[in-house]
Amino acid sequence: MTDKKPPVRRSEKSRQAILTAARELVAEYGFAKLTIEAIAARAGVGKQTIYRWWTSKGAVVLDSLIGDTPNGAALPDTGDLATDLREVMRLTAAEMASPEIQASTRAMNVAVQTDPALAEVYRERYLGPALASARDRLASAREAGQVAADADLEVAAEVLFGAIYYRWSLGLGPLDDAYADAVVRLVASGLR
Amino acid sequence: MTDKKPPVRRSEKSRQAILTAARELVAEYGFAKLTIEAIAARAGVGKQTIYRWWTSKGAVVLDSLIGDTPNGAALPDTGDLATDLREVMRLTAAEMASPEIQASTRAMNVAVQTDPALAEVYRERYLGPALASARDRLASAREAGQVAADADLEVAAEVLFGAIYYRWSLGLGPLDDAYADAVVRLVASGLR
DNA sequence: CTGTCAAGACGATACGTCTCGTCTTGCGAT
DNA sequence: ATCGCAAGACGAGACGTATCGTCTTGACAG
Repeated sequence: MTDKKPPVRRSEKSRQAILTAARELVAEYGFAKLTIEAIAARAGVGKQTIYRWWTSKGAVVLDSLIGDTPNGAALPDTGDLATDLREVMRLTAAEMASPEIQASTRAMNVAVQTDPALAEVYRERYLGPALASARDRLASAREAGQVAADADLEVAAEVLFGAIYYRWSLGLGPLDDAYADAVVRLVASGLR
Repeated sequence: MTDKKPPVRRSEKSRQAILTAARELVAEYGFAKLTIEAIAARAGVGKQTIYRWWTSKGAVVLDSLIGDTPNGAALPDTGDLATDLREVMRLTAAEMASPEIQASTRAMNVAVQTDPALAEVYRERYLGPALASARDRLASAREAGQVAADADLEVAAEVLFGAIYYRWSLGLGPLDDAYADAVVRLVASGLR
């Protein structure tokens, strides 16, 4: 979302102030009530400075929240697939359930739902790495013989996170360890 | 969303006109660009008549789209679980992928993401029945011995639809038969 | 001297409330 | 049974507010 073009004379201070203001305001008021004018005011920045470098409220918000999140990390590899998956799934579930980051995550989600271009960025910089590292762990498990040779690891990774996302997004039930474990049990067993 | 209280004197004609206009406008312009004023204008109705009976744009849209959809239907029961699941999942995937109803479904989804009260309605009138009928089919499969006795059917149903929802919502890949089949393969195998 | 900056004026929408005068409807009196 | 009337729902749209995205200004930095 930041311009790819040479932002030669761009003020880094303003950029940071804008992203920080956006992050704070989203946490305080949520995405719907957030306005560009409020971001500009809190950042001590002219509106034009925002419009010059971003295309929309969603772009600013996504930019401000992405990179925030420790997501590219590889999954642990203790040798037992189910254990490692349980670990990540429990963590992910807890993170999504956490009230502190609920507002931010919801904001990012709405932004992504509304603008395909943002969805693209979100997928590449956020979701992609997470899915890839899960896929890698599954591949290593397959080499260890814990997963059937013909299993579709891509789909398996999606199914795992999809389950959490589904429940979280639509408020279908609690995102606790029990749920994470149940999903892992089902998928891990399906992969054998 | 419609008042539970005695809508004794409520004009059914206006109600229908509003819901129809909302449905059309969502399909034409999408949720974001939809305005209450446009709905009122197309429906030939005063704005107040909308505000009298609905609380928000989202409420009108959800009301206009819910009930539209043939969702409570029980799953087929041919005796083979995987076959039946494949059937529903393929159908669901195709439906979500269909351009004609994309706009509507996206609109409903955004509305639900934005307002917890709408999410409640959506879950009860739309999602609940779908999940329930999947769960029922799984229960019948369990009785037939095709599913492990200790399997969590609730979670399994969520995982199935969650996978489609995840891919659809975030645009992770094509929603084709191959994907539906892969998910079913994984879950059905996990349930044994 | 060219481009970014903060500040904010500007026209364009859309919001949600309100007021107006008209219609519709339920119900009690006839 | 029919009628008359009050309550209130209706279509229309004016109103003030909020936010949008653009545009203008003058300062100043490279």
